[in-house]
Amino acid sequence: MRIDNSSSIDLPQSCLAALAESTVTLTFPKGATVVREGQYCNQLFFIGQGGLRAYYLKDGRDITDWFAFEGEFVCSIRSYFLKIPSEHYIEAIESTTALVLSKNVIDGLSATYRAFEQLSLQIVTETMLHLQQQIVSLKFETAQQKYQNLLTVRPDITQKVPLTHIASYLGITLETLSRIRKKSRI
Amino acid sequence: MRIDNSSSIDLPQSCLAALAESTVTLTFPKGATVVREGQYCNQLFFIGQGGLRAYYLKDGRDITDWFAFEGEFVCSIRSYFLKIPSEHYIEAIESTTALVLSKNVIDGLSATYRAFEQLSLQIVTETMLHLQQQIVSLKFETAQQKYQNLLTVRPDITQKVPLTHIASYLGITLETLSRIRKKSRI
DNA sequence: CGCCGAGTTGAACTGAATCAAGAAACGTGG
DNA sequence: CCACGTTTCTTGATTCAGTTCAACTCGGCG
Repeated sequence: MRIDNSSSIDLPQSCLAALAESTVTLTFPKGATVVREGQYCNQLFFIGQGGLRAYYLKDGRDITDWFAFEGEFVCSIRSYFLKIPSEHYIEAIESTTALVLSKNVIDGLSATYRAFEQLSLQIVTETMLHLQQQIVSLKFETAQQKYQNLLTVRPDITQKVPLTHIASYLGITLETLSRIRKKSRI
Repeated sequence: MRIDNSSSIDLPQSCLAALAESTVTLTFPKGATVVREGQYCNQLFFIGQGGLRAYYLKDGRDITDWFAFEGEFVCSIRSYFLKIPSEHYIEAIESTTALVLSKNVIDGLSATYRAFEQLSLQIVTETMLHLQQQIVSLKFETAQQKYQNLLTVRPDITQKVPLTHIASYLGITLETLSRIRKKSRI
């Protein structure tokens, strides 16, 4: 889940105040586990500084589902919305400070403030569109194209995250990614 | 885009009335093109009877992106939300009657009726979760598993739609799908 | 220095794509 | 109701992108 700076909805002062009041800022050291599999993830993390990674274990392998950096949200998406135990882990890629917004608070603010609910809708809509694009990519692009797309969207990703995670995010193996990078280096 | 019968939000009478008033029901014969590439798709189609298929042309090949049947929505998702020309065609799989809801009307009702906006949010959220599952499927499942998943979700799909469209929806070739079906027939 | 995690490289293997041809089903008009 | 063309589906042979498994390199760090 992700929020673009295109978000054009202004929240009223009182809403911002209420938000600030019911919000906690937490700092996680690099490598910390923020959410564990099996937990109910009933909060959103809005990242102020650093980065978080959502992943899950598939047959013992670590599969990255989502990266989030400054100004973006993460949560365990199905756990949050369906109120089921999380299949995901979320960990800090680097030392990270994040605003923690619990679902209760969000639902409360949505009920009180029209604008807040509209903002929610916008964020969910953007996420939906993002996922839709990812599907097109997965369906038709070669490993090479997938990697290059990622680079255009997040040029700095290779500095921040080890290749294994990038590979699993793209749905390819580490070895394939390594070969791709070799080719484009020439 | 899809609406589950789990949708638990009640719309007030007045909202339903307003909705009914600004809504048109159209009937499309089998094979009719409902939306054409390049058009602005600024409406939602809610299917009463029959089925619609969203597809696009990728290097001249017909690629199915979405099926929708009774009680479900379709639109050209990026065109609708981003107000850009549609990359998709939408066609009637069978003779189909559908409610046509224009974006204007929807936005108007959302502004007036809280419940309507909540319903929108719910639908978008469900669609987002659905897409997320599709991504997991595309990333890790074999052609065989993808097909079997589809069958559990839409057991009747093979009666309604030719295999080519099912194949492109799953991101596999017609030939592969045929072979899969042969194996499971034994 | 030597270990360890991260990345690279190579070789063999495999699931699915592609290309090509034929069989079934289906509809339409005579 | 049958003949014919079209569309849909099946089958086979070949090729290819990407996986798997295994060994090797490199850079840090106790």
